[in-house]
Amino acid sequence: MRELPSAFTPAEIEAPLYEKWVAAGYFTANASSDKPPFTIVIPPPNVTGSLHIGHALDHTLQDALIRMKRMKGFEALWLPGMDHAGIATQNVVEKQLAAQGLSRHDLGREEFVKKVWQWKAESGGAILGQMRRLGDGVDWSREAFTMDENLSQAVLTIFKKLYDAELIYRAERIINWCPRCHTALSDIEVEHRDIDGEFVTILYGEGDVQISVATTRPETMLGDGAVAVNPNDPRYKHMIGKEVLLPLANRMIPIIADELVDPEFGTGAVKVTAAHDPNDFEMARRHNVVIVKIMNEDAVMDGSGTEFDGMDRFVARKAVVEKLRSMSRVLAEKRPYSHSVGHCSRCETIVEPRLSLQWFVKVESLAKAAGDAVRDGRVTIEPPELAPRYFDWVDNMHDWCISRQLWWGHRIPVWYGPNDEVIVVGPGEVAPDGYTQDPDVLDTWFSSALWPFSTLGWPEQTADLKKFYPTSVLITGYDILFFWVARMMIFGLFAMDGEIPFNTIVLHGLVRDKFGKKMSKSRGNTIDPLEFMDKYGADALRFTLARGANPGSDQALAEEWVAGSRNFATKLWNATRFAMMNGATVTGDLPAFDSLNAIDRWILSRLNETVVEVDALFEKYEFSRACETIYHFAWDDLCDWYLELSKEAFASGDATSSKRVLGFVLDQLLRLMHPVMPFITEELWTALTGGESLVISEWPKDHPEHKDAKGAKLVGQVQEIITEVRRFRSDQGIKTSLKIPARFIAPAELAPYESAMKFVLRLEPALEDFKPSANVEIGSIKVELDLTGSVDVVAERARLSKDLATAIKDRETANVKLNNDNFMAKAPENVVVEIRERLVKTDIDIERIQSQIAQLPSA
RNA sequence: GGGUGCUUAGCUCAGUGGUAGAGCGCCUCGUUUACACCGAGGAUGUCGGGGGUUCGAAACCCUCAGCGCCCA
Repeated sequence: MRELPSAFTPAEIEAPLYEKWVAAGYFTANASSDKPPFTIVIPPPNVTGSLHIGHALDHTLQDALIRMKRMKGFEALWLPGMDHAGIATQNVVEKQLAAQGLSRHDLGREEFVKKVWQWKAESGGAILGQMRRLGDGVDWSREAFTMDENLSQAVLTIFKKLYDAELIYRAERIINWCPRCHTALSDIEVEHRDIDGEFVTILYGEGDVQISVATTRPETMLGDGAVAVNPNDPRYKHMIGKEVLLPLANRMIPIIADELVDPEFGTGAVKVTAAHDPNDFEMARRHNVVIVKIMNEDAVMDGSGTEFDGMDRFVARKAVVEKLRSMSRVLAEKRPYSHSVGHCSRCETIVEPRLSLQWFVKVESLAKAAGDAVRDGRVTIEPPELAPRYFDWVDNMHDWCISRQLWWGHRIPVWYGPNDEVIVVGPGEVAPDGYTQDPDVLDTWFSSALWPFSTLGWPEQTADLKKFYPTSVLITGYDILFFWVARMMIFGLFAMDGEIPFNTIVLHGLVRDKFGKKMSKSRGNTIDPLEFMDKYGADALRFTLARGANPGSDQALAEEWVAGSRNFATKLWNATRFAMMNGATVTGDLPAFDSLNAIDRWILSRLNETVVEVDALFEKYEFSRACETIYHFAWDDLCDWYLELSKEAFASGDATSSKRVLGFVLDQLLRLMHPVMPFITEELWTALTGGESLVISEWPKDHPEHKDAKGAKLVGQVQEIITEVRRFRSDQGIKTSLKIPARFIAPAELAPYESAMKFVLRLEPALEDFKPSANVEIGSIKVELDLTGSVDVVAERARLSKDLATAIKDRETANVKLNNDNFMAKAPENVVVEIRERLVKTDIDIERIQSQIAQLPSA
């Protein structure tokens, strides 16, 4: 046993403990062990990212689970790594180049990619170091990166497999184009936000054929190929099939009829700009409408053949409206007009829908399989309330645009021949001479979607893959259910011939500020997990986050909460110190349960209840309730009651059994807490037990033989007596330090605990001259007190009156029920019995308190 | 517009049919040999409004109101 310093300083113990764990290889999983596997792959953080509070939550939960499973005897693998974050990473490096007045084109593709790798080596992956701070028990020997050689092989393999299955195709479609990043984006990389725009009604046509359309994007009128109306709209029925003059462009365009047009919206007639709007594109395809591109890839007007060519789209918007206004063709203008507009999730630029030739994954059959895996129960979503959101997504998924016009990423393995041949080059294959490779790279999620098996060596049939796949749980925020989880399901089921990538998807919420508001840089309410770890320790942050983690729901976080968790850690530290100073022992068997005193039996039975409950809660991913249960046991039961009640015995000397019990309880409690608070528990446990490490210790077991209702009842009475006497002392304003002679009139079974109660209550034995001047009654138990001076009768009367009022109210509610024939006839027997008992108890209490009041001297 | 969730103590949240709970905050007292990052005691709720089901509703149903999220 090692002596503990009087103060707990997380900063000093955390880093060395982590290094000890890694050096000892505790986190390194063994693919050839006989233990059952338990696998978690980390949701790969972005190589450009650093640890934010959401990671801290996500990692805390994963670490808690993996540590518990390891202690339970599983071959636990938590596999770490990062994704290459195509756009984000390329942006970072391009920004560096821009500072030197260079663009990536100045370097050329090869040099640029080399530069990115160099950046990755020097500054990428800051988060990995920060994960160590948090205590993440990941297997560093298996660290993966989506651009690694073997993970890239996986990408080639799946691409070819999908292509051969005709699930990948190339087509000209409307895609989300970021004019700043110069690349296509998938639907989920676009964030829709309401902005204050404008809604302009423009008059088209002249003479007999005139029609007005309303739009939020007037500049796109230059690319209109038609005007569409609803076929059943009486206002426009007669115009269908006619041609109308498109102002400014001075072209004649047809008026077409399409069910898609909502007659209620705007003027009931809409412009059809096929090359710049997905709905318009669909309509144009149905009606063979001419498709006119009017912008280049910078979203600058180009090819309209008008004076507006060369203007930025937003400059052109103003100019077009102004010009139309001067022609008296603007019939109405509404400003501001709030409507939803897509923004690039990486750079916030307003996305431009753009017709372009891209590669797509045909998702229908794949998404259906992903939905079915959850529908038929092979994969479970926790909490189940979130499953509808998953279905909503996979059942309505659009084809996935996977080309990105970037240089950083997996280059699309498609080569084009001199006569328009198209071939896909699989792993180990080489394209024929004279062929050129597609210049684009794949969406980062294309490789992340392979993560659960590419990290285990797929497509090779490695020992890791055999041992650890499918993975056990995936823990992530519900906000990326669509981004990542659905895609892993899709690719996992396809690549692994229908085998699921994980058994359970555990979804947690977002961390918000103390008022429940979303954190954002603009609000200035972001929380830096590193700052909190510096101030309060990693354990305190982890405990706070785990304690707040109710399944699937967001949590508020404030510095005070973290400070509270630090206080809890300190409490535990001091309790362990106290136990060690008082000779708590951890070796040898526990004394026979029946030989123990009621207090020892009680704490053991409370411990066991806690163990069973916490274990079940962790297994249900109820992290918050598990933490609450631990907290309550450690602070209230152990520290406030057990330690206090045992002090007298420890002080008086003969407490061998209790010392062993205390040692056992702490030993088990520290194990139970270790998954959530790994550092402090390790420090305390090794000091207490001299053991090697909690990381590899055994998880507490159920001890059904430690059940003890009788002891619990007795201790309940002891607690009640102590609380009532304390209340009396407080009401009477008696100093805590003042010792009062007292006499207990209580059943014999309480006699053994009288000295402990007196010690806690600062009561002295009643001597010869004992003259009780007050008494505190708890049911049939009476504690007589000799206050020598006079009793504060007013305070005492107030105290008793309050008790009386409570008892009378309780009696009334019980009486109402028992006098209700319906209740008596229909309520279950056990409830009736309970109410009857309550009535008896209140009757006795009322009589007792009334007589006490009557005995008070009149003031 | 379509989904979906929430509304419980000052704040943040638990609580899925049987006398309303936690943490923080608040008030009073207290350096009693683990701990002031502490201890003891205390106050605080027509469980969003209305209606219904039930012997009994914070919980189940309907409805209204407010707030949020996802997707269009």
